[in-house]
This record gives sequence, structure tokens and C-alpha cells, in this order.
Amino acid sequence: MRRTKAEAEETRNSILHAAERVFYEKGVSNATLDDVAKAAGVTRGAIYWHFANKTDLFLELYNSVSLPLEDMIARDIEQPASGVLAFIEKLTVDWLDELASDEHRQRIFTILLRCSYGGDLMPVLERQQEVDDRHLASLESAFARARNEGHLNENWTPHSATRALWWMVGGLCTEWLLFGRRFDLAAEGRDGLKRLFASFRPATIDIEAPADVHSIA
Amino acid sequence: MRRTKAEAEETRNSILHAAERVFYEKGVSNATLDDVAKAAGVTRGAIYWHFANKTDLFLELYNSVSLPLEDMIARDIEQPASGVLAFIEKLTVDWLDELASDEHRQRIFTILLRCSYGGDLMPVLERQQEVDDRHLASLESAFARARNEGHLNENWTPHSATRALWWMVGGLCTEWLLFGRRFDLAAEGRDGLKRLFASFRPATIDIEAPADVHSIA
DNA sequence: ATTCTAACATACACACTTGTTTGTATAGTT
DNA sequence: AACTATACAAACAAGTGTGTATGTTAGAAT
Repeated sequence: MRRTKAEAEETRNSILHAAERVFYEKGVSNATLDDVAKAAGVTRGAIYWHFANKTDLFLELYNSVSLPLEDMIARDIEQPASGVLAFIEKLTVDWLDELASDEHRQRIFTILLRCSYGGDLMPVLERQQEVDDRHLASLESAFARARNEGHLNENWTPHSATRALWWMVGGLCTEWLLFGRRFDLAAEGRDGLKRLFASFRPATIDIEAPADVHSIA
Repeated sequence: MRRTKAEAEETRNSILHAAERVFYEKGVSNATLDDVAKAAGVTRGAIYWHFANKTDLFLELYNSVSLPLEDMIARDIEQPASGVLAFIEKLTVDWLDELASDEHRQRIFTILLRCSYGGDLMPVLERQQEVDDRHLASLESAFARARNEGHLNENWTPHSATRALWWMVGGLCTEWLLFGRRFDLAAEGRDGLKRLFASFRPATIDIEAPADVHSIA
């Protein structure tokens, strides 16, 4: 039953997709390789051909997800300094929108949130920490630039604003993913971010803006 | 080896404590009942005498943790309306302090965060959702009172303030617990909450306060 | 003092999962 | 056309955890 290379790559992908679904539904440690095999329409032999073992399959699945957030954040250096805060806000909102519409990424994140990281999954944890730390550093430097230009409210520091944003987005996504997506992630996130970023901005008296404060509601 | 009732209750508790440690270290599904038994200094027979199975043991462990947050929040109804925001802030800070100093609760929460909730653990998830919903409703009504008294900044609504606070605290604790407690939970939390609550308050011109803004830094 | 039973320990049977090994048909290679 | 490595399927071997059944001892009841 030797398949062509394209077909082999196809079965490898189908195994990865099946693993994503099965890991998401049953949890990584509760899922059996036979579950994955059946979901992919193959036998365990195929899995052991393409992957060394379950941990390796999980790592490959983790590697297969692209993390465009890094690129997005990296670009903020080149953005005009005047709108740093607006840029970060848009970036975050866009990221939430993408998560809300990408079931693939939803499942991956949920799997990562629910898995134990005990023993052989340590490299995943460490890589994730490292990525997070880079994101936090990027964000904090962006907030620092905003402050230096006088665009950051004095209530906040670059560090505290970074953490507040990070924790709020993290908490939002965690609750949404772990508790059955019981609300509109994009809408609630957009609203919360709008208000948080409003508090980030200095309390300037809106000189040029018309004073129709009530029209918002 | 028949023991007295007090001794039996003692072994039951030792089993619960061992389960807490073992579940925390190896994850619920990766932990063996024999691991728990050995950690408790008994055999699996003792566990099966006191508990029906692993799921039941986990549920009993979950039930054994007291959730004083409910009482704390319930009392806010009786607080003076003038300081609702300050009261909520203090409540949250106190709760963080308690979590930071109570390793028992840290382990329980970590276990809950890391476990899969697949299949037979559904009741736990549902109960937790229900508890969370009550907390959120309490918080939101408190914020509503603050707004009615004119103590809530117009940038925020009771709903959005509740969610922002909830998500920020949740994200804070989640990161702290899952990523190895790499920062000072109480200090960072207190600082972040201070700034968030500052943005909750209306931007009153501090008439009576001396204008030494720079002395803070 | 005897009996009963709570509170375990021990032993066993069973299912399940993993990893490996063997088989096999076919795509590519010469 | 023959050969070989590929891409799996199928069978096998071994370990592991669970649930239960049985054994044992000492507190408690009469």
C-alpha cells in the first residue's frame, strides 16, 4: 500500500488535524493514539511512521500553529509615534478578532491551556514563556515610547499598562476558551479594550472635538 | 487493623492532602491512585474505602476547599455607598494576599486550571461557572451602585468595569499560578488594581489635595 | 467473653495503552 | 524488469492502572 509522497504528506496532515480535534475533545493525556488514528482514518502504524510517539505528535502539532502575533508586534517599532496607543489597541483587537474567527487556533490554545506540562512537555512551557516574555518586552517598550511622547496617562507606567493589558486579554481569552465561549469575544474584547485604552490616554480636555458626549450611548 | 473513628478521619484527611500534592505535581489524569496512596502512607484499599474512585476523590478534594470570596462579596451590600469602589478594591487586594500566602489554595486552583474537565468532571465545571456567575452579578451590582452615586467614571459602565476587573485578576492569577509564580503576586496585583481603580473613579479635580504629583515617583 | 463489623491491606482479574515487530503492496529507481 | 525503500496495516509483547474480591485485625456492641 505504498502511497505517493503527496498522499503520505496528506495522511500526515490528516493525522495532525485529527490529533487537534481529539486532543481538544478528550485532553492530551486522556486521548489515545488509537483515538487519533481512528479519527484520521488510519491505524496506529501510520502515526508511529510519521511521529516518534504521542509527545512528538503533540510537539509537531504545537509547532504547526503560526504565531503571527510576533510579526504584528515587531512592526510596531516602525509605526508613527503619535498613534502608538491606537496602534496597540488595534493590534490587540485584530488579534482577538482573528482568534474569534479561527477555530483552529481556538482549539490549539484550549489544548495548551488544559494540558499539564508535566515531565516531557516542559520544552513547550519554556518556549511559551520565552515567547510571552518577548511580547511583553515589545509591548512595554511601545508603552514607554508613548509615555515619552506624553501620550500615556500619569496613572499608568509602561510596566503597569503592559501588565494590565496582558492580564486582561489573557483573562478574557482564558474564560472564553475554557468556559464554552459563552459571550461574544470580539465585541466584549473590543469594548473592554476601548475603555482600558481610554484610561491609558492622558485626560486631555478635548479642545477640537465637539462636546456631544451623550451620542456615544 | 481496625482504627478508631478519629484515626479513620485522620487517614481520610491524609489521603485528601496527599491527593492535593500528587494531583498538583503530576496532574489529575496522570496521577495514579497508587501514587496518592503511597504519598499518604496507605494502600489503595484505604482510598477505595473512603472514596468511590478517583473522580470522587477529586470532587471531595474540590468540595473541601472553602470559598470565602462568596461571603466577602456578600457583605458589600451592607457597606457604605460612599466607598464602594474602595471596598471592592480592598476586597480584591485582600483576596490576592490570601491566595499569595495560602499554598493550599494555590495548589487547588492550579489543579483546577490544569485539569481537563472531560467527561466525568463536568459537574465541577458547571459548579464553578455558577459560582463565577454569582460573583460577577454581585460585583456588577456593586459597580452599579457606585455609578448611581456618581462614583464611577463615565468611561466605564458597571458591566465593563466588572469584566475588566474580573479578567485582569483572572489573568494575573492564571499567569502567576501556571507559570511558576515568577513575580510578586500581592505587590503586582496591588499596583495594577490601584491604577485600574484610579481609572474607575471620576476624574474629579482634586480641590483639597496638594498638587505634588511628582512625589509619587 | 464473644460476636460483629469498621477500616483497612493484599491479591487478582481485566481492560487498556504503548512500543515494537512483522508483513505487504506499491512508488520510485536503475 | 527487477530491486529497494517507502508507507503503512496487523499482530504481538509487555507494562500499567483500575476495580473488586478476599483476607485480617482490632474497636465496639451485647
